[in-house]
Amino acid sequence: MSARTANTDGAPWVDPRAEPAEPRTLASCPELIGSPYTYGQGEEIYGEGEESEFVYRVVSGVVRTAKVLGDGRRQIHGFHLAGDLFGFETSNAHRLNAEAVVATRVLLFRRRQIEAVASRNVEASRRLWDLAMRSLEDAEEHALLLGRRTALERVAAFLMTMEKRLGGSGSVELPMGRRDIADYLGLTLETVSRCISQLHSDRALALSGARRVMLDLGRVGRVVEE
Amino acid sequence: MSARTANTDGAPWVDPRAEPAEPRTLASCPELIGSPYTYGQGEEIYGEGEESEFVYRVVSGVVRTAKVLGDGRRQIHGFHLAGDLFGFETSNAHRLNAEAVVATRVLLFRRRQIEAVASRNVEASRRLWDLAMRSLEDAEEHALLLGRRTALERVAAFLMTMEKRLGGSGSVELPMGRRDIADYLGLTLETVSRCISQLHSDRALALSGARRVMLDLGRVGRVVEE
DNA sequence: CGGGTGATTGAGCCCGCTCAACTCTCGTGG
DNA sequence: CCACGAGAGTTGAGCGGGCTCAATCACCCG
Repeated sequence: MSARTANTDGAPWVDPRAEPAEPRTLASCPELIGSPYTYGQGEEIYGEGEESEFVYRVVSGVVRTAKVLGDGRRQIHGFHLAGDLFGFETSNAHRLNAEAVVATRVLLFRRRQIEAVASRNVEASRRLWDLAMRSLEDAEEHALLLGRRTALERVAAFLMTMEKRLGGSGSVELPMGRRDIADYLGLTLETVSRCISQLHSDRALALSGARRVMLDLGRVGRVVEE
Repeated sequence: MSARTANTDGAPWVDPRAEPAEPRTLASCPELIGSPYTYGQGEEIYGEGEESEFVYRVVSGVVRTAKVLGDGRRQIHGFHLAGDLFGFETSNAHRLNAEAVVATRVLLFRRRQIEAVASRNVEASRRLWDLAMRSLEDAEEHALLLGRRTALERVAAFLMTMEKRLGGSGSVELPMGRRDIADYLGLTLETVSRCISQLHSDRALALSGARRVMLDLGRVGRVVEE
């Protein structure tokens, strides 16, 4: 997962703890103006292998980035929320695909423009490095989860993370379905559902509908432990 | 895993396809001179949580970077071979530990020096970004493997990668033991052993000793497929 | 109300884990 | 030169966590 910067407006799935950023510019780089664009729920933003022309910032909504194998197995690498940037590449092609989890507004920045700025401006260049390193940290944490955690731990860790990014005081409205959660956690959707049910019957969380989750942070946290 | 640059000398585990780099300097940055240091087999280079003072380049040998959970479960994130850089952090503390898999010679570069160069030199800064992005790509590939691949596919993919990085014409001498392979692949060492045995009886590879592996690249590749 | 999608729950199976025995290699010393 | 032991690797038997397949349930929108 990757989330750190944030931008706010009235739309759903906006991080409530976000500080308002100046609209349409990238980070604090006034010479970079993004073009607004909107994707519908489930719509593809770019596909694996496609030419990488833009970098995106989420204004509102949620985007998932993923890889899929020939036989359909899918691994979601991250969910990008309001304020998050995604779509960076070193090569000319996207190595992941990106799709809108819900209706999502983004800003598009031309990749070449960003590169031009970075090749003149050390400050901007430094910020790009920081961004890549954060994503790397997230990816390593994700690998630990996928390689060495049980199903229950994965689900608990996921809920804790989403609560931190989207929720407040233990309550979250999950923007994505069980299938997406499963593909992020390296599980099946049935297993995700069972784990949530188990946390429920252990009184570690309460549900209203399938999406709205109220966590007992202490108990759920104790499942993850370390 | 992360490997891209390389340096050569007579020691074991040196990538045979490496082009010679000027000794003691980082990448092509003549103002950065590294201090040579040697670690014995199994020796810790730095621990998780320790202050991050240096960045390292492997001259010869192999280093593993890993995270371990409270109960001892360990996830290895990468093996660093001759020429590879490791030890970069954004914060002041290491988020992983690093240990020498075999006796390993490294060059140490002061982190603050690198940061100083990067804050003056856009070129160097750009190279740091590239490096981080490569690591990110590796980490994402790793996550796909951990989340969505079977044991046999993981082992096959691992052997293919190691052959590419260390071997030639299908033959590799694995520098790490089964336990390290298992902790990299999110498996147990018994499962790794069984998968290698299976590939052996499927005539996809030949062994001489446990470490020297001769791959039938076509057959092993067919196991990974995509 | 009925249809459709997404979530939950159940039953049974299988892949990979656990525990344990055995083998192989290699270094060391009698 | 062989005996021995230690560490690493292999193999076997049995278990169990998570998967598969399938039925049921909940919740929207008509």
